[in-house]
Amino acid sequence: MQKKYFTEGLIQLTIFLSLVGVRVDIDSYLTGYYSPLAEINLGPSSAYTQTPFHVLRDTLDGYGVHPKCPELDYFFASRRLLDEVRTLGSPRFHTQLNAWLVHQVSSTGPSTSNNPDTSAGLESTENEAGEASEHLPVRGQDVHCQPNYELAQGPCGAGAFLSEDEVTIKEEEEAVPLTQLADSSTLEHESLLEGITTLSEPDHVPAATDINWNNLLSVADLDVLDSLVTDRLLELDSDISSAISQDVSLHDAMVANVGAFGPASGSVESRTVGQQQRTLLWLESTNSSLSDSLPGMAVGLAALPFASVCNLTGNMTSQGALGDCLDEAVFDQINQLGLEGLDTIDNQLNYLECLDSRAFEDLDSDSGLSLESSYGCPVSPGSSEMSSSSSLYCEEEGGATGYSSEVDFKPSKGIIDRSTMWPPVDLSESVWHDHSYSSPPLLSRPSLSLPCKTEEPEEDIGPQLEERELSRDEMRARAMFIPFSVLQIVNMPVEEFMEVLDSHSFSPEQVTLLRDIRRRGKNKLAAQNCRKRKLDAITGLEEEVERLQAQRDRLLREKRLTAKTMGAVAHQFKQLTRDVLSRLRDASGRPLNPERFTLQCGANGRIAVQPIRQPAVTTSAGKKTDKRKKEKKQ
DNA sequence: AGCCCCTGTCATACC
DNA sequence: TCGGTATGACAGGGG
Repeated sequence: MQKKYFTEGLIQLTIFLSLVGVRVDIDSYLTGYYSPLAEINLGPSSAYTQTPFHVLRDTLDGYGVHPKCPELDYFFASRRLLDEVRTLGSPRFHTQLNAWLVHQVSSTGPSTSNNPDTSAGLESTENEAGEASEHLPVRGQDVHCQPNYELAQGPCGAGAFLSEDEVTIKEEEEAVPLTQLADSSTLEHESLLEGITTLSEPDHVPAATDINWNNLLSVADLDVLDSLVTDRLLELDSDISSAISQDVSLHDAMVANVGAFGPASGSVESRTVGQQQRTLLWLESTNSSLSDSLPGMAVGLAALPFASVCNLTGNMTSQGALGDCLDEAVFDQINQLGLEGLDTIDNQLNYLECLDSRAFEDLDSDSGLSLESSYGCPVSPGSSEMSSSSSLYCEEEGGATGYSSEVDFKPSKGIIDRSTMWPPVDLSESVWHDHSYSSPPLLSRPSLSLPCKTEEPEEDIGPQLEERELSRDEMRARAMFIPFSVLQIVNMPVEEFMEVLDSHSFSPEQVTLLRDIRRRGKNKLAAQNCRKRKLDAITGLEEEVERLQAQRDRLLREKRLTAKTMGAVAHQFKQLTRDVLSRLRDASGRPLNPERFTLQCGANGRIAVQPIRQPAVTTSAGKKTDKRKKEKKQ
């Protein structure tokens, strides 16, 4: 009930904001509530690592992923099922508020109806923006009307940035045809402009003014906003109903309605979630650039675009393809603007650090070698030594412990200060060697960690990390003062491994241990892959057995049916033959005996009557005649 | 306690 | 020859 009232309030607020020129979209509050990020789960096993899933950062939907990756299949299957479930007509209350900012460019001058054919929507937009600008304290400047992050967190913020970029686009539209818009398609912009301008009226076209949305944002507290709304309502009091009736494009104009606007718009949760999702959006559209500037983050958040995509696809049912395309363009433009600046990057980095650690905890790997990168992450002290091919070489050996001829080291909790002995992993230098049947640990992390970020306090991370038991090889390596983690040792290329052996002047025991660790790690992965292949083979064989059994049953049924049909046909033929023969007469005028004659259909289509050959010709009389012939010869 | 499953490890063959 | 992979076998842990 509260949500219903809240939703209605949001709708009203949306209308008000739209009337003052603020593009507002409320959607998928519930969608955000049931965040797909929480529903995108991991695959059944995350054990098989070393896959370069960081390349996924450039593939929004994960296309091009290693075809053997079962986890991704599970991921996409889950996402597809999720979308299908959402399309079943469950009640959706679009309660998330995404603020769209309408911008007026002063340089273009008042956009009158001189050019109605090309810029009708633009005209309306400018009109509306001009109306909004009447209430702004500063004229002739760009006003960044970003109605604070309580209203526009994450994607909402993205929506605000979009409007900034839309300004640029509109400026371009003044000079160039619509078909020459920069990055986004013309359709997207036109649709966007149409959506923006549905509430505008040509009668209220003021002189064009630049609206500094940033300034507006700076003053975008509720008081100012309320004043704007009030003034605007006074102006358009009589037109509210019509405006509401025209406000059909709010929904379409939504950028990325990730659940950022919770019931407590100013609460920490909503802010956090919004920040996360803003990060998601940012990452989604700047995969390439981000990977250049922040490669580690790009690697660590290779799955974030999936989360965003999932959320977007979840909204596709209500928004259509336009919203998706719009999102694509919007994110690119947002990222090009770089409005967030270093603060955004810092926030994202901080978020990613927490995100990675949390995700790694959640993804408690069974196989150890693959997914343990967060537990202290012992790594080479010199990242340069590990170079670009080094991976997340942290290991957990949570499973069984086989015997070993070497000295076993019992895990000693908290004895070794990992922070000093094992520098943190540089994710930017991570390379996952692709062995078949690999899973994306990095890919999966955000999906799990995102919903957990606000659920558990961060102070729990430290003790968990410290209490984490080390694998035996890890303990051996540390006991031998080997400055590399097991995962590093295992995953580094052989050339690099040789260089490490040569350049560190290890003792023979250390070299032996290093080789053993590498061999065991490789073999561990191989065993995992082998077992998975075996299971897959068993599964495939079982499926084939079922298929063959079904085929056999079908063929047996067909055989029985065919035999039955053949019997019926033979009976009909026999009846027909009797009927025909009974109508025929021999040379003496007697009817033919159906038992002694039959009908033969020739190749030329002619039907002939042939006597039935008696097989038992060799009677006693015949034998007698043969004997007589022999006697005559003698 | 026994069973079953999972996992790590070793040995071995193969590439 | 060496490194890596594949796989059967064994052992241990855990449900």
